[in-house]
Amino acid sequence: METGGRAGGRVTLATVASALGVSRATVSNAYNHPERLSPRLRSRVLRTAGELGYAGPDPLAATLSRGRVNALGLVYEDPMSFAFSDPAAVLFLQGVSEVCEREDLALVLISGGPGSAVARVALVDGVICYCDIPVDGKLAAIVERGLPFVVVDGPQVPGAGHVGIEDRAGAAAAARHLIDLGHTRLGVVALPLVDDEWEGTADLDRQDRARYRASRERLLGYQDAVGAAGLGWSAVPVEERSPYGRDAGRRAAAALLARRPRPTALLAMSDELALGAMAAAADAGLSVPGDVAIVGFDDVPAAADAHPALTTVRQPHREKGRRAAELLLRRGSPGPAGDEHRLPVELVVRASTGPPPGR
Amino acid sequence: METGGRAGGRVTLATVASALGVSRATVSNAYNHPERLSPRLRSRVLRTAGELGYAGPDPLAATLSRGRVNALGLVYEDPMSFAFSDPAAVLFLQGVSEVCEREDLALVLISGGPGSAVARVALVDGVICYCDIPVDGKLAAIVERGLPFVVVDGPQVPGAGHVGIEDRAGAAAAARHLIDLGHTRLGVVALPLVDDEWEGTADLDRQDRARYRASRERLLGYQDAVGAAGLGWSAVPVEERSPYGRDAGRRAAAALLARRPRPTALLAMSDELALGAMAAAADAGLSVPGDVAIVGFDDVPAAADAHPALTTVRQPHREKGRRAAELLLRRGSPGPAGDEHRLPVELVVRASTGPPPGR
DNA sequence: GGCGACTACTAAACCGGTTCAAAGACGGCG
DNA sequence: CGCCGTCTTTGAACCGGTTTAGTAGTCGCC
Repeated sequence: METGGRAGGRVTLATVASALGVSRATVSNAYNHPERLSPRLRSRVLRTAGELGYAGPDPLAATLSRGRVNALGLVYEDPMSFAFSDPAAVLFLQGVSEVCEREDLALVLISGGPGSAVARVALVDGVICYCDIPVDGKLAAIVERGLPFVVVDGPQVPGAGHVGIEDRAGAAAAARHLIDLGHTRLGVVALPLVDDEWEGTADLDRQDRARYRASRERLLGYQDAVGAAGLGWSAVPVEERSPYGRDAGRRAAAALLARRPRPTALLAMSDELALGAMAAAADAGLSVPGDVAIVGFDDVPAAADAHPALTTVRQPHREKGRRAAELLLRRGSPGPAGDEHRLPVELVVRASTGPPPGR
Repeated sequence: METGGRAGGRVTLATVASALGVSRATVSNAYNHPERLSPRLRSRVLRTAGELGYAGPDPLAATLSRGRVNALGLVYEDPMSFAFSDPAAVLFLQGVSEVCEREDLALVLISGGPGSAVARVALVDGVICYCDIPVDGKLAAIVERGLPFVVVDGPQVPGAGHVGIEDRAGAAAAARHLIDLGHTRLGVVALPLVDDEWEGTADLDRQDRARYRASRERLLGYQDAVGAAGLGWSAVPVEERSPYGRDAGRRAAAALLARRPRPTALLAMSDELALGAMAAAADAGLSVPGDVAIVGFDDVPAAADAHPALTTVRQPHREKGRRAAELLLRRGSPGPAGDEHRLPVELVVRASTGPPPGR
């Protein structure tokens, strides 16, 4: 299908140049450096180009010489449609896109993780990995390509920028809050610890093998608080479901709430999981926080709108997105200083937590 | 900052070739056409490449020769962060991204509309315009570039694909539903009609100038039903607020509900607007549907979760996204057949509508 | 009238690959 | 032994521009 070209081959800069009897450099200049051209010739060039149906320098070819694509990649591990249904990811995307707009950059969404076929060939100046990078084993395509990149929430990778939050401290604050309220029987609604789609109660061994950095750190945070309170960590059930959405939280919480003695408080590793847990409590005819207290992690908008409003650990999702994008843009300039950002979190106490029943 | 290159210039295919004393074609073949090479030489090439720190053919250069970028652009008119907070847009994005993943394509988000600087240079094989294209006046950069493109919900553009829904029929069904229930005093909570950020009651003249195709069609649909019922359209106030989010709905509805006599039913052009209108009703101490009936448009997930659940016009957002992407991929093959898709809508009656008070 | 400074434009190298026709090596076959 | 087909590998053109060094031509000035 004809998309602008002429029958006898495509109209290129050279076509225009020879039609006018000028050099290609001149035509190029007419578009990119008007001041290097007499106004008269420039307008002749532009007019002829118009008549020939020349749409201006091909951005791809221009990019090849200039070396800059003006696009920023965002790598996600799961299908992108998951990202769009995860409110935390959406907030993060908003932060990234704000910077892209300000800098006139396109935002290239790359799914399938840093080793995918798309990641191998995507035309970008740099990449934000909104996922874990497998530090062990085979390197990711992104790394191999030598593209500047920033890892968000994942592990620190040599040579890459990093943006994260105080996962461990935040999780500890959440657990401490429950413990301070008097809870002693806790349960954890966990994000996936390993990318094997496994479901069940994660024992200490599996907890130890946790691959996802955020999951691991939050688990450690809970553990810190439980340990500090003199409660035994091994008595705290950690329920893992896959994938990481609201339904997973519902199912994990259902399992926890079916235990006897029943936990009086649930620590959810994300708000989506927590909201699922609230649904599970309702399913079981339990009141929140009367029968069971629930605390989330993220503070997405839905947390404040929930009934009861969700106690959670607030993290600055949009800011994380902005920082990641800005960090990536600064890459290329010297000085590894400021290549790591660890953003603070804050416990937000709302209505979903209270003292345990009978206290 | 060094990102993979050597001090003495970047490592290219030519570097590897001369290091081995073979031609560049051979090195290229080692990556792209292994079968054209003796296994022995191929492994030599790959090994040397590894030693030299060559990351494989540069995708950008490869693209230039091959002519295909393997990326699909999505143009949005407002800031992308708006798109991410619009549930309908998010569903649409999910549909598009599903196809991208299946086809191993990157999804390039382009904000600022089809004439923006980013649209002018974005490296994509084709573009989906999730926004109106200004058919009059200056052509969009996308059109000028001769890229294949598909317009969604917008006007039909010669040479472009098109995906839309039965806006007019859907809107008419919504209005008819209210009229059948006995409502005679209606009000419209409108999406922006013109891109001038104007706010107020849109008179017939402004309604006539409505630039956004979906807004215009829905307005016509309402008008169809009102006219068919023998009610006067000019008596129906159309409140316009900007931008198009929940807060706009709340403010527009507040203005409508402050009128005397008060409308007994509100037609909202989107679910977000309708949800805002429900908030406005609550603000005014009115019950829904007891004092005022509300019907939306879109059927986003939040519509079913609302209290009361929202009566609305369902449209297949994800399917629209999938269709748009697939249509774009098919472009380039002959036959304009099937270049236009108009998807059906369906009135979904829930709890937010009922008979007018005192009837 | 000669010198230097500008201005306007061009030639050629370069960006980093892909591709295709053709050349060379090699083995099989009559 | 000579001819031919097959398998490897290569040279050169090509993708569509950008850029830098340099060349005419013009002007001002002493």
